[in-house]
Amino acid sequence: MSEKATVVELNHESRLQSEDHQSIRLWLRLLTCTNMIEQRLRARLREEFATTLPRFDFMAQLDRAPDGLTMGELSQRMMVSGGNVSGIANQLAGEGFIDRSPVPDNRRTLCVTLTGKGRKRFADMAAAHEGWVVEMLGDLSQAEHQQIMTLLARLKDGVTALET
Amino acid sequence: MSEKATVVELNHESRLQSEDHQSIRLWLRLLTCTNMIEQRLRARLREEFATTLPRFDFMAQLDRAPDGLTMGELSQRMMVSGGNVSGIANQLAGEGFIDRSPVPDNRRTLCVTLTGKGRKRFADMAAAHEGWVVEMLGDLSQAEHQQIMTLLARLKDGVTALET
DNA sequence: TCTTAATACTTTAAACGTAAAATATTGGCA
DNA sequence: TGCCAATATTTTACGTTTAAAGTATTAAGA
Repeated sequence: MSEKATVVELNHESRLQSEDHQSIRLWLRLLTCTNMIEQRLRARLREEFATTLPRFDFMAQLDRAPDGLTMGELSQRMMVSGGNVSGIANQLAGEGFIDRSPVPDNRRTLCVTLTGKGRKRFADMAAAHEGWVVEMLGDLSQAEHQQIMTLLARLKDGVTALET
Repeated sequence: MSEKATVVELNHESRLQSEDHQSIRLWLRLLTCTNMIEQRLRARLREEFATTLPRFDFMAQLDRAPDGLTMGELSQRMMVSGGNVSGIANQLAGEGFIDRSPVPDNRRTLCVTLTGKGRKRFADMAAAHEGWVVEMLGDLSQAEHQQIMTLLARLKDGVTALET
């Protein structure tokens, strides 16, 4: 109900209490930044390419790996469950953007690759996507870029090290 | 299909090309960090409190605002759609954690508050939650904390300024 | 007043996401 | 060889999330 005379940004950090721990503040700021960027990218992909972020991510992983990836590798790299990857793969295969071919020496695995059509489609989207991201992050200086990359790497290692 | 002799982390950054723009690298690292933390928090909330991150977030926003919030304010602060907030509110109301009361001078709006039960429940969860976050982020030094907060603030402002 | 637009919220349909069970295949080992 | 555990994937059931459409209420202008 809060009535505000001044304009303040409302987001995850709105829930902060004055006595909250510094780590909570950092976590909420991280979450806010990621959400903001994610939402803009999602909207743009929908408006301009009629697709979604997970589908774009799927194709990006494949574009990076010309020899193809297994479903399991895709699941790991996209950080989502295997079942989820199956569903997205069905869509993209239905639209003719990917191929799933059996692997001779292991009949459990499938090798997923971009089709020519998929590769072309992804190239268009990737160019636009890069522009959007640069637009959002581009006004950080070279030095700031470097600093934040380093700090996030530290953060990532700290979380990874927890081993659960 | 990539076969690796060495162990590498596989995540969003796996999709990077050597020629990719620095901003893309930063975005993917941000995404990876946030996802890692989010997944751990989600799992813990499920295991130890049988709840979800959005529900926890919903209650956190209310705990921060003793006079209550409207559905719209909750939507804004949680950075999710209005429909989503409606669904979560139905659940929490069903479990007796929140109240929704009409506002006299505007019959379109609802004022949402934590019940006593909800406030107590949230206190328990918040204490555990803070411990988890500190565990994940706590090994950053005071100085690093400060640096990354400042840099993320810059990043956030840059994105916000785009006005779309 | 009457109409129209804006606001606040809910509902709906489709995509996303997970966990767990099911299926199929492989590898190891007695 | 035969059995059993591990691996790779799909299926199933269910919950989450979004965008868009729908409902109700309020505000504002002719």
